[in-house]
Amino acid sequence: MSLKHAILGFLSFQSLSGYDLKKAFDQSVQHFWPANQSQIYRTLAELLEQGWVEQEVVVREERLDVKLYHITETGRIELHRWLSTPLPPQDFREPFLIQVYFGGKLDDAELLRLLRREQTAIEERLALYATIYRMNQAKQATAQDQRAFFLSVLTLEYGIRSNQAALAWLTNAIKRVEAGNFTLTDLIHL
Amino acid sequence: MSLKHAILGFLSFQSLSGYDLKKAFDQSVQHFWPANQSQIYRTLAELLEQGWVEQEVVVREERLDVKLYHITETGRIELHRWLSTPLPPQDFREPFLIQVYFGGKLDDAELLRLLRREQTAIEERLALYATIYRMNQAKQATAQDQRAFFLSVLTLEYGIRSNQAALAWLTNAIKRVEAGNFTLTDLIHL
DNA sequence: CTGTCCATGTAAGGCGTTACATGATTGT
DNA sequence: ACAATCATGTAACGCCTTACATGGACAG
Repeated sequence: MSLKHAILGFLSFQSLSGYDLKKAFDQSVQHFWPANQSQIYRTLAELLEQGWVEQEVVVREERLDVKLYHITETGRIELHRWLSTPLPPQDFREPFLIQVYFGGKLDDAELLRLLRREQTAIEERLALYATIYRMNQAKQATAQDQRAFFLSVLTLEYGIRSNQAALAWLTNAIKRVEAGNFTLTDLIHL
Repeated sequence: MSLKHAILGFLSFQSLSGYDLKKAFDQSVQHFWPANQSQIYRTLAELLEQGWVEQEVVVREERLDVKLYHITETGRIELHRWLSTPLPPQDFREPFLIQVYFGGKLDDAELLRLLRREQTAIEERLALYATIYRMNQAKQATAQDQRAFFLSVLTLEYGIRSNQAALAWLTNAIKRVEAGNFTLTDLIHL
């Protein structure tokens, strides 16, 4: 379960509450590992049982209590073990591609609507990623660990590159559908 | 549920048994929508309940019976409706990127092993896709519906392009880690 | 005084995977 | 003889989502 290890990863930097963890996910790895609140709390309970984290109840005057989670030594060992262990091949599911695959059932207008809608969505995502990337460039100088910082931003670069590829694919597909040119291209040009 | 509609898609071409459907998935959309056997049988039962398919029990001498599934008129309408309906934004999960994100915990040798392993896996996948693409080029001339054939191959082109992007990303990442160069690049070059 | 943020959880449901179960036919 | 292919299912489990439930503090 990757969520467990992602949580361990965050806790290896600093102790956090369930609430803080949710924010940490949303602000950093959301684009490749969204996590919802209820899932985080449940997983935290499992991590406790496994002894990979410890809970500290911080009682605050005039505020609700916070449950701070600390990574344990066995937790750090487990995180390291997982990080250096090959993952089983993942499968990939993309319902949009099912729509494309059976797109022969649609007429040209419907098909182009489908493709252009996706094109717009990807363009918007790319614009967002570009903004985040620039923010990261700005704060790079202040990062304590340049190497770790670089690796975290690498995942954003992945998002940018793969969305650029998807956009190029879509733009090309739209052009071919518009032209009614259904011949396959040369592999080298893909 | 996309699996339902993928099944309807296949049945819109020809009536098939659960067993045949499993083969159809494995031979065509597996790279973006793997389906396993038990799931197909369960989903077929749901499609029956919904009246989108009909079951015909084909009794064969000296062979086990086959349950052939036919798409109904309401099934065709539903398929068309789904194909032309925008999908809610999908979330994307890639555990490998979690390993990269927290890769600062690994030393250079471990990190490079992680990245190179993924690089090899992607190269192998690309080689496989290239072979399948060439097979499709060869059979293109014999396809009855050129447009529908083109759209089905488009999903393969997507697979090729996105894996090429992932490969370029990895190759570049490996180079930067080897050089110990952790500065961020210019966005235009991504 | 209304909404947002802080903060923690439970319950039910959906979709998918793995393992189990059965049995005939065809190929090596 | 043994494995693979044909053919259909059930049971249990895992991970994730959505909705529900609660309640104080603070800002506009």
